[in-house]
Order: sequence, then structure tokens, then C-alpha cells
Amino acid sequence: MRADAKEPRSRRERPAKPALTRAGIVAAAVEVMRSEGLERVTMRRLAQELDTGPASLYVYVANTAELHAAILDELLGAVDLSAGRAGGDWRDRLLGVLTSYIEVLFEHPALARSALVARPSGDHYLDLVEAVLALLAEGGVAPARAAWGVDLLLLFATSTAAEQSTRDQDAGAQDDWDALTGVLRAASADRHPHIAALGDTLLSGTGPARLTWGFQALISGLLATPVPDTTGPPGRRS
Amino acid sequence: MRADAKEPRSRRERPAKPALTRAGIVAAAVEVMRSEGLERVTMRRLAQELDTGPASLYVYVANTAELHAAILDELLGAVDLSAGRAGGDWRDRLLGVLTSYIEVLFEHPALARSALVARPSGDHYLDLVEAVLALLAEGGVAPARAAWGVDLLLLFATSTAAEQSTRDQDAGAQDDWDALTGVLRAASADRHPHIAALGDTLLSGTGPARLTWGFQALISGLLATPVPDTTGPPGRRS
DNA sequence: TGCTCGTAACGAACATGTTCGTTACCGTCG
DNA sequence: CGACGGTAACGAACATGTTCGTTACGAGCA
Repeated sequence: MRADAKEPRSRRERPAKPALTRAGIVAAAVEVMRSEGLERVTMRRLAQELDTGPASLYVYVANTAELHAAILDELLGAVDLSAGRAGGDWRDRLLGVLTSYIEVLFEHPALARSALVARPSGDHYLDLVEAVLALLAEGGVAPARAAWGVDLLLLFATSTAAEQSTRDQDAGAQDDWDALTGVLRAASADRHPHIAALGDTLLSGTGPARLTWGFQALISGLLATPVPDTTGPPGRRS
Repeated sequence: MRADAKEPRSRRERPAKPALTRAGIVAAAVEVMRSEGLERVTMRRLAQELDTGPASLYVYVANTAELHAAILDELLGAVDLSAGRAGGDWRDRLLGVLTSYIEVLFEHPALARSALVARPSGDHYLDLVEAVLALLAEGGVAPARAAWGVDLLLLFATSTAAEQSTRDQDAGAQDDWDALTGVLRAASADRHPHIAALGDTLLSGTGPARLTWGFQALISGLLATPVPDTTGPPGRRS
């Protein structure tokens, strides 16, 4: 960004730019994503958008993963939390909220992967956690169990979406899929009898059906499994 | 790698090198990992090790994620599957196998992340799937449900390990953790009453305890949740 | 008014993943 | 015996993430 033919002194001519703040960076990132796709949201592209150099961004954003997590939190504003406040069985409503969450993730699986690395801690994510906790409480789940349960549910949703990363994206997805089915089918009955016996059943079911089943299993499981008596003091998980 | 001072004609002098095959590449990758750490296992470093250029590797390995997945499969040879064949309750034994699996992952969280992207399909991974399926069958879990269940269990294990990626690694882990606790504690009682009420409980429990609880919840859940009648033909999950 | 100094921003650099067009080898055919 | 063609391998290039030392700016002070 030197004094080339283009934009000789753009900083003066466009004082509307947010002047390098974290919120501004994230906003610009979201905008670039909406107009050019997530893969174009690179540090350099973003710096160009903000009329600066890549290095400057690192003052406000630790790395690309954190940036993506911030973008994700922005998108999480679209999660339909009202599903939790409607009528009907609390389990069904919980399923509704989780489904809404995962629908957002499925649109940008790469973001889900970032969310696994740099866990989102934005307002929208907290809203989601709050909604899930409220539903669990309504279902009579003990607080300690709900605390672990919300983690379990959201981790499952996030990682399921993350898993789809390369599968859905572009071409080559079908190749991957074919390769996987091939490997499973080729499993010798000698070494892997159960795999061979199950065959295609391992891969059966459409995405949504498996997803719903998974959520229901998780809910049932956490309802049935008490946490080990005292949940000691908080500390680094290691 | 031109005719510089070093190794003018190394290819002739070291005919022992595996001469560029996928197995050889993966073997070299594992060796580099063991001696210099995973972060040093880069395409360039690997090419140098094999006395070739980075581009040549792409004939046998699609990308870095796939390479890492291949490495992981190699490490999965260390999973203690014999735990599944010992005596005692099948659930306990299943827990033992899963724990052994996750112990391997926890040593190299970055690999777990790759496994989410490029799902491993090596022999050792199939062995693991087979062992889990055998235990589920022993527990009387219906085949269709076991097929989905093994996916659920392994996805949980893998993503839990992947989540630790940046946390454990090096310094900065503590920073992240502090930031997270800070955010949760700062949750206003107005907007997020349940979060505020739970407080530290959300972060309570040591890693192993939470992990064990998660596995048990998953097992209970899949035992309690029937799959939707017919599990149609296999197809792309979308 | 002129100087100093702390901080935000910057430019340049390095290592990485990945791709592209080209080259060198080797068995095959005329 | 010599030309051909296919395939494995290669070198160079490009875009990316990230870091480092340096610069420019503006507030506070002499």
C-alpha cells in the first residue's frame, strides 16, 4: 500500500473507516465474508480493506482462528433462540435451539473448526449457552449436570459441523466420500468382522436424522448420568 | 537441492531411502515427528528428509491434513484394544478402550484436529472401530444403533482432544483459560442469569472426570435412543 | 515554543502450503 | 539401433500467517 496510481492518500479521503479497532476489524471481516466468501477473509485482504498492513491487525486479533471465532459469534446472532421460549415439551424446544445453532454452523463449516480451536466467548454464544441452560433447568436437570451437559451438547453440534468441513465445500467431497465407503466395504471379514457385517449401515442415514438422533441420545444420556459427587474447585483441565 | 557443497549426488549415495512411496513418506513423517516434534513435520522439512522437493509429495498425499491423519493412524497402533477383551462389565471395558484412544490423542491434539477434517481410514483406526463395535454388540446394542453409536463415541473423543489444541500446547494456554473464566464470571445476571448462577460450576471438574462422565452419558444415551425405523440407503450426508 | 517519550501502526521479511508448467527417465515400438 | 510417449519428479512461483525492528504521531512537559 504505497503511493501507487491507486488511492494516493486514501486515509484522508475516507475518514469514515473505523480507524482500527477490534470491533471494526470484525465488522469488516464479516462484510468481506458476505461479499466474497469466507476463504477470502484473509489477514492481507482484511488489511487491504482497512487500508493498513497485516501486522497491524495482530494488535487486536491474536490469530486467524480467533478472528474466525469472532466472525462466528457475529453469525450466531441468527440463531433462533425463540424456539426455546415457545410451548411444548422442553426436550423438543431444546432440539429446536440446537438445530438452529447447527444450521448456522453448517453454512460455514470452516468457522466451526475455528470454534473448536479458539472457543467463542462472544455475546451471542453466551446467549446460546444461556438458552440451553434455561431449557435444561426447566427440564429439572441438576445444575452441576446441566453445566457439563451444555458443554457436551454444544461440543457435539460444533464438531459435527466441523467434520463436514472439507466434505461439503467444493468438488473432491464426493471423492472423499467414495474413498471412505470403499475403505469400509473393503474391510476384510477376517480382521474386521463387525465392520464387514454392518457394511453400509455404518454410513446409513441422512445427515439430519443422524443429527437429531445424536441430540436425543445426548439429552437422554445426560439425564441418566449423575456427575461424580463433588465438582471440586475450578482449575485448568489437563 | 542443487549441486551445492552439500550432498552433491546424495541420491546415489543413499539408495536405502524408500524412493518416494506413500508408506515411505508417512514413515519419514513419523520419524521426524518423534525426533523434532509435530510442528516440524512440514511439507518442506519432509521433502528435505526424503531428498526431494515439496511438490513431489503431493502425488502421494493430498494435503497436510491427510498427512497428519496418516500419522495419527500410525500412532493409533498404541491404543490398548486388549482392554476390550479383558473380563468385567462391557461398559467398563468400552470405557477403557475409549480412554486409551483419547490418551493417544491428548498427546498430540493437533492431530486430533486433522482427524476431524480428513477422517482417518487406516488399519489402526478400523481396528479401533471394530473393537468398539464388538463391545457394543456384546452389550446387546442393535446393529443399526451401534453403527451410529460408534460414530458418536469416537467423534466425542476426537473433538474433545481437538478442543484442547491450543489450550495445552505451550504458554498462552493459561491466558486463554483466564480469559474464558473472566468472560463467564463477567456474565451479567441480567442477560445471562443461569450462567451467572452456575458460575464456576460451568468450568468445574478435572479433565478425566468430565471425560468419563461424557462417555458414560453417551453410552447410556445411545442405549436409550432407538434409531428412526429404517435407515435408508447410504448417501452423501448433506 | 520546542523537546521527549510512549504507543499505535507499519514495512519488510521469513517459513509455510499448494499449484503449475517443465524436465528427465525408462520401457516400448518402429 | 534410434525415436516416441507416458509418468514420476522437479523447480519455481504465488498467496498466506506471523513476527520483528522501526517509524510516525500526539500528549505531556520544559
